[in-house]
This record gives sequence, C-alpha cells and structure tokens, in this order.
Amino acid sequence: MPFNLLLNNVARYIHLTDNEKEIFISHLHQKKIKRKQFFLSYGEICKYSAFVTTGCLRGFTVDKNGIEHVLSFAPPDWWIADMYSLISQKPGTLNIEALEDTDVILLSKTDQEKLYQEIPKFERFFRILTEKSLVTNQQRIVDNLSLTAEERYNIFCERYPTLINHLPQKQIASYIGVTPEFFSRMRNRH
Amino acid sequence: MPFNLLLNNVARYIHLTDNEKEIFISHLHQKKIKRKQFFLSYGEICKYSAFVTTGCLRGFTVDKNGIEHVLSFAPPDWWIADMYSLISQKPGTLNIEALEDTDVILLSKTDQEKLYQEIPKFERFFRILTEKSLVTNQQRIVDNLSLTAEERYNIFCERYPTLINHLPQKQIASYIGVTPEFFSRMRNRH
DNA sequence: CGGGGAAGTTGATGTAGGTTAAGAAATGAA
DNA sequence: TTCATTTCTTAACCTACATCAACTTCCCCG
Repeated sequence: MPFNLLLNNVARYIHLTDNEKEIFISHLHQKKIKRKQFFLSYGEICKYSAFVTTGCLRGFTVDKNGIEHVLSFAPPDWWIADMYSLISQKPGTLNIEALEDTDVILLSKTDQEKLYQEIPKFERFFRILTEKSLVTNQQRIVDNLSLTAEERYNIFCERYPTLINHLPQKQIASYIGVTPEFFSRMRNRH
Repeated sequence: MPFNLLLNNVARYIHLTDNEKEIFISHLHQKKIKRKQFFLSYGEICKYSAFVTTGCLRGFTVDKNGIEHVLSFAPPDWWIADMYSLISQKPGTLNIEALEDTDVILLSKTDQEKLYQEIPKFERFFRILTEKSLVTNQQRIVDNLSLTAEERYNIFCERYPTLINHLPQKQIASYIGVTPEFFSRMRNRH
C-alpha cells in the first residue's frame, strides 16, 4: 500500500501500534503533482507538510532581481514545507515546484496538531526530524561561509549522489550558490 | 531566584505545574564562564545545552585556513549547543566561547532525555525551539545566497539591535560573512 | 595608570565568481 | 519525427569582496 514508505520513515524514530498507524493514516491525503506544477507559491500560507513518495520537488525563493535560490530538494522519502509559513500561518516566501511528476502524502497543519494530541509520540518524531534538518542547515551555513564553490559542489556530490544524475545542472548550481555559467565552467575545468 | 529567566522562556511554549517546575530545576546546573573561556571546543562531544542568563557566548567554527566563522551568538535568554554533536554524541566542529563573563544554566543530554520521559511536554517545548531555530537558519541561508554584505548587515542590525553596540565589529563581520577589513570599509562609506 | 595586545582603519592590489551575449545541445510536447 | 523551448557551453569583460601591509586607536589587566 502507498503509505509504506512513510510508515517506514516514521518507524525510524518512533514505534507505532497498528491502531496508531490507522489513526495516523486517517489524517493523511494523497496528491499527484505534475512536472512544473507548483505545490506552494510565494505569498501563500503553507497549510501542509508534504512527504514525497515518487518524483522530486524543489523549494526555492526568488530574490529582488528575479533570481531563484534553491533551498532544498525533496526526492522520495523526504519531507518538505515552508516551515516559516507553516508554523506562523503567515504568507511565506518559499515556492515549492515539481521537477518531475511527483506523488506526495500530505499532512495538514491542523491534522498534525490533532496528531500531537492523539499520539504524543509524534511530538518526538517531528522534534527529531526538525533537529536533523537544523543540523543540515547549520552545516550548509558553515559550508557557504568557508568553502569555495568547487568544494561545495564536491560535498553535494558526496551527500546526494542519486540527485546528481537526476537534476538539471542549473538547479544544482542554484543550490550550491553559483550561476549556471560558472557552474558549467567549474565542472569542465580540471 | 536564578532560574526565573529560564522558567519564563519555557512558559512561552508550555505550561508547567509547580511540581513539574521543581522536577525541571532538579535537572539543571549552573555554571560561570569567564570572558575568553571556552564552554566547548572543536573535537569534543557536546554533553550539554546551555541557556545564557547573563553575558554572551558565541558559537564558531575554524576553517582549514584558520579563519573563524561565527554561527551564532547567545545573549541572555538564548539557548546554545553544538546540535550535531549533542544529537549524535560524536565529536563536533563547533567552538563555544564566552565573549564576556557569562552565567549559564546547563541541561545535560541525559537529563534532557529523562525530562522527555518524566514530562513529555518537554518534547513539545524543544520541538518548537528547534523549529524556530530552523526557520532562522533557513532565512540566513537565503540571505547569504541572495543579498550583498551590506544588506545582510542591515538585516543583522534590525534583527539584533541590542547586540550591535555590544559586540566587537570583527565578530559581527564574521557572522555576516565578510572580513573585518571589508566590514570596516562598508560601515564607513555612505 | 600605563603599557601591550587586540581591534579597527585605510590603501594598493588580487581573484572568485557574476554578467552579458551568442551559439550548440538536449529535451519534451504534439 | 519535428520543432520550440529549455538547458548547457564558451568567451570577454566586470565587480564585490579578499589579501596584505602599515598605521592608529582602544581597552583590559597587572
């Protein structure tokens, strides 16, 4: 059944009884997002966390010069949301777009809060998830401050080997923090 | 009593009974850190979260060229730790140093876990804390990718007005991601 | 309260990476 | 398969910020 990937994802950090699994699943919705379709746009209020089962999403912002900056990729087994907007329920700055046809499982903000009431273990689950995400983001800040573009690229290759073949170069360039032109030059020099 | 600042910090997100407050306090330790003294050094395993009551700490890494990069400041009412090391209990890369004589309240990793057992509400507290920290860090990544040094400086001034007068310029420069020389020039042109 | 090390300033010069532009290659919708 | 649209490449030139060095000012600790 289609929720297995997600149940395994959850099982990494907390144990659920069969009954709890059913309660959990009752809060979930499935959705298909076609390539290039937006799951969330700048200025909207983020009402869902999305868990990708197939395909790939990207979260990005657009700066005042119209340049896109990729904050995160969400391949299968990853969660994505505009955390700022989800928490504050204010309009966010993040766009979330499908890089290919993608299946997601949605958990709404309100269902997530119900879940915290019904199965407090989920506080733990999302705490741990958020902690891991925080560590990754802190490392990225350090990398951006202290490494050259080439070093950041090498780290990206190590950390996300499956994504490298999968993604358009310009998306990786944007994540690394360089222009597509410079990224191309960087790759073709050695 | 010296735990009031911390109890207020906690009360922002969860409500504790008097009994729960006592249990919480029983897990805490106080410590004084003298100016320039290290609370945590690169390569150590981080065993404590620290909550600052007076003074100021800074968390920073040192890159392969010996250059320091400030990840965070912790003035009063802030938590600080090497999250990577605290979670994984592996040697971390963060240094945490007192910028002035500082009083902290410590919560050890093991006491934190006991707290989760004894008062599950603390799962919620630290989830919310971590979420807020994550949002701040994501915004910083976007800022580093899309803004000039001067724009990042202006944002820093808005966001941390009290720190501006308080900190040596070179520390702010390092947080912003520029050299002290460039930071000085930037401030003195207009 | 005085001296020494740290912090800040200023100038000359260097460089990683950006910008603009134009063509080549890949890709996807019909 | 075809054509239109992205994506990628290459080249010339540009700029934000770094580096190095010498000087001044600050400030803390004995």
